[in-house]
Amino acid sequence: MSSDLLDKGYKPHDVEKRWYDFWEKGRLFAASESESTKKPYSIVIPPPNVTGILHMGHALNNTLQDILCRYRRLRGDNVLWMPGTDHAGIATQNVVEKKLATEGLNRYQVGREKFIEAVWEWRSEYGSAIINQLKRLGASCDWDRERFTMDDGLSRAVRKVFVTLYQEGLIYRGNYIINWCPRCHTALADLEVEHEVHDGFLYHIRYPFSDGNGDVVIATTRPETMLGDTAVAVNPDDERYHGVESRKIVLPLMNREIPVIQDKYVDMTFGTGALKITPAHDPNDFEIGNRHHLERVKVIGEDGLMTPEAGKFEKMDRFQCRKAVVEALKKDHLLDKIVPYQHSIGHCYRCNTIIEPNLSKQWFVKTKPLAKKAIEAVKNGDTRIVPEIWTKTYFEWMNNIKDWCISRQIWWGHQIPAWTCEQCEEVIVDMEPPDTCPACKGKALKQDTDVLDTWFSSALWPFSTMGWPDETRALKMFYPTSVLVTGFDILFFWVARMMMMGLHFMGDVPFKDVYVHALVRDEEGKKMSKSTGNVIDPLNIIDNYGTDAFRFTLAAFAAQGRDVKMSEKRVEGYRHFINKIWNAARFALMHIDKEYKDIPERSLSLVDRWILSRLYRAAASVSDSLDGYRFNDAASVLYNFVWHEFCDWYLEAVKPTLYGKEGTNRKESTLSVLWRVLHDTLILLHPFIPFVTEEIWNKLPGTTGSVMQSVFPIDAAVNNVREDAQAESTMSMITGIITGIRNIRGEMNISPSLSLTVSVHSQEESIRKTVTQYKDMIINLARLESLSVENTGRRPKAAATSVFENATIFVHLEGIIDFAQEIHRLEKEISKLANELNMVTKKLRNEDFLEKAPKDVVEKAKERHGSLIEKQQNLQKHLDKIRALGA
RNA sequence: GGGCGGGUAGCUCAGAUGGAAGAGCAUCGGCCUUACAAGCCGAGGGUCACAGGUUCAAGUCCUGUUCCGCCUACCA
Repeated sequence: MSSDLLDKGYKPHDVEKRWYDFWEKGRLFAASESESTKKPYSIVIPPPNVTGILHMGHALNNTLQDILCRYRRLRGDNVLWMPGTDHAGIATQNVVEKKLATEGLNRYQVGREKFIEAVWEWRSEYGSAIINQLKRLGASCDWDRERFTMDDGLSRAVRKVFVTLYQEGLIYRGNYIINWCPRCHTALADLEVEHEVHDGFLYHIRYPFSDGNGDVVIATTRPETMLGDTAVAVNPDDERYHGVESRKIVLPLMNREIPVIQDKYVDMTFGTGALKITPAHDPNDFEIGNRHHLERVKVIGEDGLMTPEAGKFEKMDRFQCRKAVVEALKKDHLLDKIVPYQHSIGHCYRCNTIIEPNLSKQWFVKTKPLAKKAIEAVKNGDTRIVPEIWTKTYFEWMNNIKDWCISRQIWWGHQIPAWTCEQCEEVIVDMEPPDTCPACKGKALKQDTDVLDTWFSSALWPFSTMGWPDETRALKMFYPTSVLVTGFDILFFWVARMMMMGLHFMGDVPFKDVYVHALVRDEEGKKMSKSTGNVIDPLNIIDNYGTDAFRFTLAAFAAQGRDVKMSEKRVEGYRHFINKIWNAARFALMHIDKEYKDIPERSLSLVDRWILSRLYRAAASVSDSLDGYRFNDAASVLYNFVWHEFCDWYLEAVKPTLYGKEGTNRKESTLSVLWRVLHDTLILLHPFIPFVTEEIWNKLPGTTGSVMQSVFPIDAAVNNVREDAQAESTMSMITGIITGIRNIRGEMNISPSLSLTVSVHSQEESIRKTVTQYKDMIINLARLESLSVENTGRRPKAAATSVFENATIFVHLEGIIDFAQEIHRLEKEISKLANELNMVTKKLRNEDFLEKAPKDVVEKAKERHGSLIEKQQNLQKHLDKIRALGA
C-alpha cells in the first residue's frame, strides 16, 4: 500500500522553506498592539552582531526563545518577539578595516566620513545574513519590527540617555587609567579585557640611591614601564626600609631623581617589598600616585610605541623596548636577577592583543547609584533569575561594580553628543548639535570624536526597540518584557546594564524573568572557537539533518545549569525521532479519511481511553515544564509519549481495529481518537519542531490554516482528553503480561514467527476478568496462538513462566522447551527477586521505619513485600517442576 | 586570592521539594510482523568520585578530601 499523502521518509528541505514563507506571508509572527483580550507576552532578542554568522550559541539561544514564543501563542497570548541586530562597534569596524586592507587602505587614509559610509554599505550588503540564518532556524520573530542599534530611533534614545545621565551627574569625563588596546586603538571597559595566564619573568632591578650609597631592588614583570616611574614605594611598617623616605633614587637609564614614598598598599611579603610606581601605566600605581601627588609620565603611546618621554627608547615597540631596557640594565649591572614567573595578562576580547593600562581622558558612567536599584529589583523579586544560582553571581558583580568607561576611540558607533567650544573650552552636551556656545556665544564648536561603547546602546534595547523616548503603545503593552533568554557570558555585559538603564529610565525592570542558559561546547567540553578549530556550524547541521532534528536536540540537552556538549551523533538520533513522527503520521493518514471532530462518549476501547489519558498527562507535563523553563523535561516527555506510548503501544494495539477486524463502530471511534491524538500531539510538538508538524498538520483532514493558529490542548477543553486512572492501571497490567510473554520469547530465543500458547492463572477474579476482556489484545501484541485464563494454578507440562503482580503466566512449550535454558532463566529471576525482597524485608523489620515514615510509604512497602513473596514462591514452584521434568 | 559548577552504565547526559537507580548512543541475542531496518522485540551493564555526618530512609541535605571545568580579582 502506498500513501499519496506522505512520502516514505521525511525530507526536511522540501518543506522548511515553504512553510517559513507561508508563516511570514501570513504575518503569523506579528504581535498586535491593539489586542485587548489576549495576555501580552514579550521577548526581546539578544541582538546578534551584524557581522555575525549563526553559531551554536545563537542556535540554542534562539531555539529556546522560539519554543517559548510558539508555545505562548498556542496558549493564546499576544506574543511579541522583538528582533534586531547590534552594530557591534569594534567587531564591525574590524571587519570593514580588514576589507579595506585588501585594497591596501587603512581607515585614516579613507577618512572618518567615508569610512562610516563604507560600514553602512557593508551592512546593507551583508548585514542581513544573520537574520536569514535565524529564519532558517525557524525563529518566529515579528520581523516587521526589526531594529538596529544604529537606526534613527535607537540613536535618538542613546542621545537622550546620555544627555540625561550627564545632566544628572551620572556621566562624567576625566583622566584615568583605562585598558587600552593598541591594535584597535581604543579604550576598553574592564569587562572587555580577558585574562590569560602567561609564562613570563619577574625582573629584579637595582635602583641606586642618589647619594651613591646603596640601592633598592624592585621587581617587575614589565621592565619597560620603569621609564615612566615617578617613585618607589615601600610599606611604612617595613623595618627594612626605615628612614628611606628621606632619600632619593636615581631612576636608571633615565637619570631622573625620584622620591621614595610610603604606602600601605605595598605588600611586604612580595619580592623585595619595594614597588616601582608608574602612575601612567598601572591602575594601582595610578591610585598611589593620586594619594601622593606624583607626576604621571606616559612612556607608552596609543599605538603601542614608546613616546618621547622614553628618551632614547622613543618609537620602539613596547615589547622590543622591554628587551632593550633589560639589555641596557644588564650593561649597567643594574639587573639583579630574572626569575621565571607565571602571571595573568589582559587581552583585548576582540583582537586578543595584549592590552596596555594607559592614562587617558575618557567618559564614564557612575554606576553605583544605578546598581543600587538593580540589586533591589532582584532582591524583591521584580526580576527573577532562573536558574536561581545566577542571582548570587549577579549580586556579587553588582555589589563590586566599578565605573563604566563608555568612550571608545573608534569611528563606528554612536558619536558622543558632546561639543567643546574652541574659544572658551566650554563643554556642551545636548541631543542635537548646538549652534553657538552658551557661555561665549562662539560658533566654533567641535564634537567629541569618540563613540560610545556598543553595550551602551544594547543596555537600552528592551525599551529603545519599542520606540522610547516616545510613549508608544508597544511600550505600554509589552514593557516590562516577560523573559530575557540569554547565556551567562553576557550576564554582566548586557543583563546587568539593561537592569540599570531600564529601572532608571522606565522606572520598571526590563524583564520579569531572566532565563540563563548554558554554553554550547564541543564534544570534549571545550568552548568552541575559531582558533581551536572545533566549531560545529549549525547551518551545516541543519543541512544534514534538518532544522527540526537540530532544534529538538538543543531543547533536549538544555538542562538547567549545565553546558551543552554538541555532537552530530545526537542530532542524528533525534532525526530518527522526527522520522518516527513522520511515519506514524503517515500510517495514521492511511486510515484517517476525514475530520473526526467528536469522540463518542461511550464504547471507547481500553487503548483509546488509555492514550487519551496519556495525551492529557503529556500536555500537562509539557506546559508545566515550559512554564518553569525546563526545556529538556518537556522534550523528553514528548519523546516518550510519541515514541514509546503512541507508536509502540497505541498504534500497534489499534491495528486490528483499523484493519476492520473489530467492526465498523469500533473502527469509527478509534479513528476519532487517532485523529484527536495526532491533532493534539502536533500542537504539543510544534514549538519544538515547527516544520514537520506544520507539514503533517496540513495533510490532516479537517485542519485549516496553520498549526500555529490552533490551541494548546490543555486549554482547549477538547472532548474526552482527560485523565483516566482506571484505564492507565488496567493498561499497565495488560502491557505487563505482554512484556512478560515477550521476555520469555526473547530469552528463550523463540522465533517471533512462532505463535505461542499461553495460559494466565490467577486466584483473583477481577484479574481473570480483565485478562479475558483484553484477550485479543494480548494475543495480538504477544503473537499468540491462543490464550486461556484459569484459576487452577495447575502447571502445564512443559512451560516457561513469568509472574506479573497476582497473575502467573505460562508459555506452553511442549516439545520446544530447552530445560537448561529455562532453569537458568528462572534462577536468575529468583535471585533478582531475592535481592529486592531482602531490601524490603529489612525495611519492614525496622520499627523506626514503621513508626516514622509516612503511612503511604509504609503501605507501599508492605504491598510490595507481599507481591514479591508471592512472585518468588510461584517461580520457585515452577523451577522445581522444570527441574523434575528435565531430570 | 575569592566564587561557582561538575565527578551517576563503555560514551554523552537526565535524575524540582530525600522514600524501590533512568534515557539516548554503543554492545549482545532474535526479527524484512501489511507506518518506519532512520525500524520492531528482548538482554546485559552502575558499592551514583572518596571519607564522615544528619535521618526510619541520602545520588538527592550537611562537613571535609580529591580530580576536572568555568567565572572573578590590582599582588608588582
